[in-house]
Amino acid sequence: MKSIAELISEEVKTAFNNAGYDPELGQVTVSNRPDLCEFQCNGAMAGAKLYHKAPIQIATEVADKLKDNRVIESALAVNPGFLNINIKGEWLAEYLTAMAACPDGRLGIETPETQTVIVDYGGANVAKPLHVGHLRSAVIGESIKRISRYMGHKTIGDVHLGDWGLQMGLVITELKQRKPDLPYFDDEFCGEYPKEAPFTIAELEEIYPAASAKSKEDEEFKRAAMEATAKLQSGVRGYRALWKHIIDVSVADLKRNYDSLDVEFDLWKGESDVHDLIPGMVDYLKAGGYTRMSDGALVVDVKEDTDNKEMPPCMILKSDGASLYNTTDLATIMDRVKQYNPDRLVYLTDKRQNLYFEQVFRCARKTGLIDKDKELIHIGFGTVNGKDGKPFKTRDGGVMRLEYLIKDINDRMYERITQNRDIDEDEALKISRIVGLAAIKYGDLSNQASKDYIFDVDKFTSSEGNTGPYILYTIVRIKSILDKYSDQGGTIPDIDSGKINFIAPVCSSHKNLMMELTGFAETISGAYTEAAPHRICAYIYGLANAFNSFYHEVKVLAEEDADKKEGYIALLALTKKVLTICIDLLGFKAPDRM
RNA sequence: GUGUCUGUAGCUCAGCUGGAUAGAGCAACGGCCUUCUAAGCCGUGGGUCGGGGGUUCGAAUCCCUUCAGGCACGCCA
Repeated sequence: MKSIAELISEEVKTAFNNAGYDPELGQVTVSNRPDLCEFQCNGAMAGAKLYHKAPIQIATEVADKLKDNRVIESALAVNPGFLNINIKGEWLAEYLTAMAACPDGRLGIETPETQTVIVDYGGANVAKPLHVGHLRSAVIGESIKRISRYMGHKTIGDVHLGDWGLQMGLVITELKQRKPDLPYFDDEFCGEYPKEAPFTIAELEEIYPAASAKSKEDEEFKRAAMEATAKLQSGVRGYRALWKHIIDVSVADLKRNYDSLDVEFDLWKGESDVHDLIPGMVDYLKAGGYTRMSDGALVVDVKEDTDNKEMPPCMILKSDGASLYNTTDLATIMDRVKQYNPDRLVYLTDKRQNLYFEQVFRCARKTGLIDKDKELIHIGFGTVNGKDGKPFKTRDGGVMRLEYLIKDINDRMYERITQNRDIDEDEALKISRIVGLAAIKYGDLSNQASKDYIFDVDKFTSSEGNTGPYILYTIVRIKSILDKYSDQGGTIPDIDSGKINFIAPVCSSHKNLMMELTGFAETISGAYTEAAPHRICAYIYGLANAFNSFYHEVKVLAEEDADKKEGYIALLALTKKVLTICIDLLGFKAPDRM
């Protein structure tokens, strides 16, 4: 359905037309001065030059045409030429009624033509524990996936593991030094390899950093690791078997971690999955005449005439003929086009890879690996910083593991919950996990993705201000009223049935809450097109504020007028529904009590 | 060096395609619990939107320039 601003614009455009002006001047926006009016139209000022008239005169004439309007309560021309508009309460109630009656709980969201969207979470590395840096791709990616899905698009989330690079060779080489007797290293061995991995996740997590450090000091070791990587990629049987163990052990651990974040993937693909496609793709690029040799490496030029900046070519093969990150990413695009024919491909990585992705995207388009009308989006996110403004570290300066970060938040949440209150231990723990997750995700998502942000445990777990707990608290309050109403024999209207009626506002906080609710559809579709979950945070913060003001001004359950009471309950039901959908799109849920 | 992002109140951040006295929250100060969860609500103080030009009736927003900081710039991912 049309947005409320669009509907009001229609009225105002008609008025402009009736007054003899270009109707397009009648575009209305939500007022940026809520103290003066609800909606504003600045068209008179834009039209002043066109018609050689004082803007205030135009505005006055238009205002005159808006008298006795079925939508607009008042339209006031104000200097220098603003048109200040307030809308009728009855009409607002009708709008909400229509919004709630939308089929399938769409609440006014137009279902666009269904597209296929792939969200690439940007590759956690196998054999390395998740750390703070992985938080952002997981949290933002999950939200973007959910928003896309809610919009009605076929959406596929791919974890896209880093499972094929040098880190695998490093781990294998280190293992070989530690346990040389394993059959995987015996070239003569031709029996069945053991089903059990010869290491635990704890060992694996210790092995990688050790190997990584060693490779930086020990040239010999590094060479061995590169050789092991090459052997793995060329398919040496024992190495592949060992690699499989590393993947299995790691993936089990990654799943556990992602589960605790309520992040799910449809595909657990990785760089290794396209390995076999690379030779064919390289042939294709060569045959198409896209490539050239440069310092022994195979590259594709991606500079465009309109560039006024340096744009290095996209490298396809290293001078030793080996593939690299670019190669697997391009092959993955080719593979995805073939398998899913996506309309939109979203990548989440650190923003430091901006230039890299620009090269890859240009290369993919130029070489026809993907059609030019498909959307390729790179969401480069900023770093998670500590209170000192520097990248988040543990107290001793090490990399902060994601698990520990989550634990810190949950512990702090538990403290807050059990403070000044008697509460069952189990319930406190359960609530602290639910609210803690909201605190983390909201803390992240409420910032623009591309910006760095400060991870502040105290701020995030606080229920004051623009935080996850504040939003949840608001929902819990609504639930509590609805539960009581239900206990008192009231029937809570089912929004999805479409049979729900709203009443005209009785006070300003009532009207304000209604107005906030009308912004739902626009917020969600805006968040989708811009791939910007923070817009949803900003929206629900405003909505929660509006509700809490209403809550204090209007005592719902004490209302004696039955019609009013029913209208209030309907409003609460809708508010709860909107908030619940929104937090689901952000990737968390509300407890029943807190 | 080239490119790119950022610079808004003491702190953390909003500000959509330029619009009316630049908004929140935290922190500070002051109110509000015999009524639906005070994890809340209401109010006060606090800003030459990094600086300087320009375009415009109108600029935090667009253009130029300058300062400061971050990041990236072919064989890592």
